[in-house]
Amino acid sequence: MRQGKASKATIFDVAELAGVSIKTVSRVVNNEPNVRQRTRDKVLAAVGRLQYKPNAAARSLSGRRSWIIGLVYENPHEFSYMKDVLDGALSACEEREYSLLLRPLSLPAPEIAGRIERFVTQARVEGIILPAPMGDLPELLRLLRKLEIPFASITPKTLAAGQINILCEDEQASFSLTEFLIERRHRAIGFIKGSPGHGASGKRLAGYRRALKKHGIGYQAPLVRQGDFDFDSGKRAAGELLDLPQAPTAIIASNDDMAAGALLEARQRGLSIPENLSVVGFDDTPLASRMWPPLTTVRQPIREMAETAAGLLMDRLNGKAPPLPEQPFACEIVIRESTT
Amino acid sequence: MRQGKASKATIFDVAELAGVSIKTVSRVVNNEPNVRQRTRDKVLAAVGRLQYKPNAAARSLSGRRSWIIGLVYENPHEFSYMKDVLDGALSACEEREYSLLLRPLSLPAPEIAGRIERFVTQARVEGIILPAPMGDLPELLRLLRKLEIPFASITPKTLAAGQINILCEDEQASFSLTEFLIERRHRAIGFIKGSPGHGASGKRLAGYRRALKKHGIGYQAPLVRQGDFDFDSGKRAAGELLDLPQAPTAIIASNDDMAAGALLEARQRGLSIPENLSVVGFDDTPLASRMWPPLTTVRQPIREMAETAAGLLMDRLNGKAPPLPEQPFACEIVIRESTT
DNA sequence: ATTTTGCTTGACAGCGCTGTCATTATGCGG
DNA sequence: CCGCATAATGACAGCGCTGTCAAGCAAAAT
Repeated sequence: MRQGKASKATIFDVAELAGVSIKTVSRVVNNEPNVRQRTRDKVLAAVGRLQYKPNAAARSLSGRRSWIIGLVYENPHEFSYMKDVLDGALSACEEREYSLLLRPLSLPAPEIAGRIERFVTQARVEGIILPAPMGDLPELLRLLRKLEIPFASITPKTLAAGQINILCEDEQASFSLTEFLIERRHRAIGFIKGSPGHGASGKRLAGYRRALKKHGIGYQAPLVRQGDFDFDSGKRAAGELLDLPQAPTAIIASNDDMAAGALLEARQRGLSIPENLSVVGFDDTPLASRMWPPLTTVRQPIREMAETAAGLLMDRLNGKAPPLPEQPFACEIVIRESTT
Repeated sequence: MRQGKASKATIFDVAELAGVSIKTVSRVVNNEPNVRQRTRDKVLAAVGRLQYKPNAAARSLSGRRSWIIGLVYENPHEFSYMKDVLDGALSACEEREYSLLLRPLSLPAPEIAGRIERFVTQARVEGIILPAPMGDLPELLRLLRKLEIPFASITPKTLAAGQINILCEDEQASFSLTEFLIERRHRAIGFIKGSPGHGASGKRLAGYRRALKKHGIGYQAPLVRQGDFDFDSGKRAAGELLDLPQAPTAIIASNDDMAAGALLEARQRGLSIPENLSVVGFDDTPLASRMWPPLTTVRQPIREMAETAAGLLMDRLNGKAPPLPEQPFACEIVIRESTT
């Protein structure tokens, strides 16, 4: 079955109508320099009249460019982080007339190299966006370098020079959040870590430790538990924390989903929030504002970060050598009712 | 900047190595008939040795096929429904080696026709998936028919014959859910409707009414309130319901997000759930299992539905005249703790 | 007036693949 | 063993665009 009847006009039709060569039409359509304004206008008029749309396949084939970038992500249960990434990337692509192809993965992905190689070569993807935690998979990075596919990482743990890395003030935000709790007279503050492979995990823990230190509160290992960014892991970790002889009066979960788990666990033990226990999260997902009590959390400008990452990547693909960032993106503490 | 060095082999290289013509290679790669097994093996061996991957652009240009389908969706705040749609569509595409292009929209979208036309013609999209409520925008459907772009709708309100429509037992599920509440001795049951434009809204209301009728409970208009599938609208509607002289003892919200809103409103009035008020939702989003109390809700196999929709669409594009569905997909009531 | 320079424009050859059609094997019945 | 139907293969012309390079042309320089 053929494509619809949309847009049958080719570059030849436009050239003929405008009375120029196809190459000139090509120049105008691609905004190349060295075309006289009058000529440009004529061509544009013809383009408009014929509703001409360049054929993407022909353009790719001839120009050896696909105008496609890929988004490789871990497919999470709670998708709100990825929704923001998606929105940002899509918006950057739209602006630059690129297409975005998605490639979800479930970690650990055994055949990751093969799958991504197939993805990249099949579609002739020009560059790739790597939201956390994809930017920290050595195997993946090695492959992309081998294939000479440029990529942009969002909040990776390890930064290699010359690469596009988009960061945010994770450590600082965690520091402030912890300090916020300390100011509310909490002294025993539990902390639920995120997945080890994830860039944010380490930074959030570091901010917590720095705040404790600044306020002369000793770091106690038992108050720090491992989670994996998942609801269930948050619930379990909170259980461990609340089982402690001297249980914490506040819990910092490294994301909202785990905070929700912690909340549930606390509630099942008859604790009321925030009277008996304060709980905070990270990310300000829709969940945070919809649960009870609404969650104090940290909002990151994920959408903007993704948009920037995608934009820089495409600029680089177009030889624009964009000024590499600069300042990390700022986060914002959102105070709600899960904290005293 | 050029693409990476991935896959430089062309069909000519394969043909030469295998000692056949490029056309034969093409036949093998595309699984066409009339190739002797021995020849096929030779070619396949060459393909493997050279790591040959057909160039998608060349294939599209020559074959006048793009192997791309589009997913046009309303970009919601709460993305879990769309995540399932996305997962399903992506999986169907992967299986058939199609690419999926996304086109989020914010309704009401004034220039919808123009935007979609650009989307379709630019990328030469062959077909489109229309998750609710996109399948009920007359302007959109008209455009797609004009452009002769086949499409598949997921739970549209209006079904035109010969089209691909994927449905689920919405009405029946709502009926059962209502009946479930009635069996628990609820008699005054509030209902929060979804957006009028959305196919599920009407069906869910209809199931509610049918259950009331079956059990001899009179329908009371004031117990039915308008919402728009959003948290805030659910909260507001619940407020109206609870203000009623004879307030309901149970509330059915047409989705989980509104149910969460209703829960919050009830809680702010000092009601405890489920003792004073039972609340149920639809969709079984992650939110439902993460809030407190966990929400009784209805699970739809959205992922499977989307996968089926995409699969049927691609089959049709390939002239396979798929057997049009048949049975609507079954839903399942998930009983949790928000109901007595 | 002539040359130089740089801006405009066009001719043309592919990009890598599939569709069409011609040509060459192969198998089968008589 | 021949003739014919049918299967298997190949030659070749595009698909619609961009890259390259040469040609045309106007303004600036001599």
